[in-house]
Amino acid sequence: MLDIKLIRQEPETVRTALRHRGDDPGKVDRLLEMDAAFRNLQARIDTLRQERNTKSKAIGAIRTGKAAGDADALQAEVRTLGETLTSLEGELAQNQHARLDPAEGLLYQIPNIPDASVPVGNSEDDNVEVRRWGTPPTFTHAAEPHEEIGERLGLLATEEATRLAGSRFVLLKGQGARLERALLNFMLDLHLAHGYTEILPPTLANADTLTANGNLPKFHDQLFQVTGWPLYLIPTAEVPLTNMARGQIMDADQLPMHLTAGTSCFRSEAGAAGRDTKGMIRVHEFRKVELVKLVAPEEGITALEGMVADAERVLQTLGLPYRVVRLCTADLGFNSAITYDLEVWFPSQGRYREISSCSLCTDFQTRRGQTRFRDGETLRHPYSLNGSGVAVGRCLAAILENGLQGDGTVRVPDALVPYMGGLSVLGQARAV
RNA sequence: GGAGGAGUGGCGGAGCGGUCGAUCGCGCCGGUCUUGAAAACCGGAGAUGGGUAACCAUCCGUGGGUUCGAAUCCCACCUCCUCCGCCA
Repeated sequence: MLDIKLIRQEPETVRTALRHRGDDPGKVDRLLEMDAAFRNLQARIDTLRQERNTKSKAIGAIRTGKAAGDADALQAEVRTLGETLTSLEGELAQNQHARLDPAEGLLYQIPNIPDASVPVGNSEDDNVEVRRWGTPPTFTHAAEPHEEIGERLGLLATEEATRLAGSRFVLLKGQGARLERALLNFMLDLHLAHGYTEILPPTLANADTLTANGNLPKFHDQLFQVTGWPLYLIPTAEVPLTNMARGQIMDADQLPMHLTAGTSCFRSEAGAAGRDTKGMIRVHEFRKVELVKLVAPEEGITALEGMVADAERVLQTLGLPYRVVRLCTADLGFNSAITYDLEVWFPSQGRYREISSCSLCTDFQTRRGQTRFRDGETLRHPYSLNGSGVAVGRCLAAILENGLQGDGTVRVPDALVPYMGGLSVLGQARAV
């Protein structure tokens, strides 16, 4: 959430931000109107409460013989006061709900302000490519979709996955299962070397945690909920990682905090019917190595560049061609002020597909989660960042497609060979 | 699942209807002393909201209730701990 004080002081800044996102700038004015009403109401209530406190204390003094006066008369006055207060407090509660309820409050419906450096745009078509790394492979043979390679080499068993759980699930077996595990370990080890602390969090989270992260209530239909329990399967490890410091006041020397976790991620993919129905691109359960940072605000931009570089290092070390894209204002996530996407090359599709998204969320999430740190005499909200480093399933798919060789086998990237027990080729060569 | 116990400021721990935002100890910050540090002594310091400010209001796990007045009484819920049972 944004700082209400910022909205009061610079409403035009916020209106502009909403316009650039294709959102309704009128939200600002509706919120300010409610805010003015709130402050008026709060002042009246405070005055009445002060009167009640004073008189109640006077009654106490009289009853204990420390002062003289008519306690009964005062008591009657305070009782009337109390009735007025109850009614005003009801009004205040309504106002608070309208502004600050996590589900419906207007303040929670205003997204983060895009950084000045973010390109203004109307759709994802206005995203800006920043750089490319590597060259898409030129095959003398035909490119093949990863799910076909996987099935053919016995790495992937879609039919079994469907029997067990349904569509949009993946079952890896043999070398395929080992490759997934190798990738997960490889990525985590790399990020440990980058200075991150490894976390293995619960993959279920409660409603408070998901609300603090903005997944609830808005994106309720994107989540899997556990029947009979107030718990949800996490859609990303960002959820537990960013919530670890929720409600805490940290010492300045606890920053920067760099965390990484490799977990399963669960997504209902509601509304994605018909898109990426085959293979491992869009599934209900997948593994992802997540990167999260909490840093002093001054370090925000540097921390983001560093995080993008850490994610890029994964793809570079695996030799996968990719490009870095800067999201425009229209494509930016609700929490984010700046986002870089990493997109890896898929030969069978002849295009780059998202494999990582790294965002600087400024103090937008930490304010909502009341995460703070001591900076000398004052308390401040650190900046939070999150990024994938990277999505494991999509990475495995990219390795299959980019590493496909003329004989039908797949070359294992050198960096993974030690993790594969020395195996450097997946599958048996086709008879020629 | 059964039976008990407990939730108070960064931590420990008092208070159990009337200036209690809360005694005290540790830790923290400033000062005195010291070449410097430690010790000792003196002083300071919670969070949120409103207000230019003085100041005011709210917060003692959460939510209700009783009362002129609640950290203190009542109800519900949540969390943690101990013992028993079960268990990867």
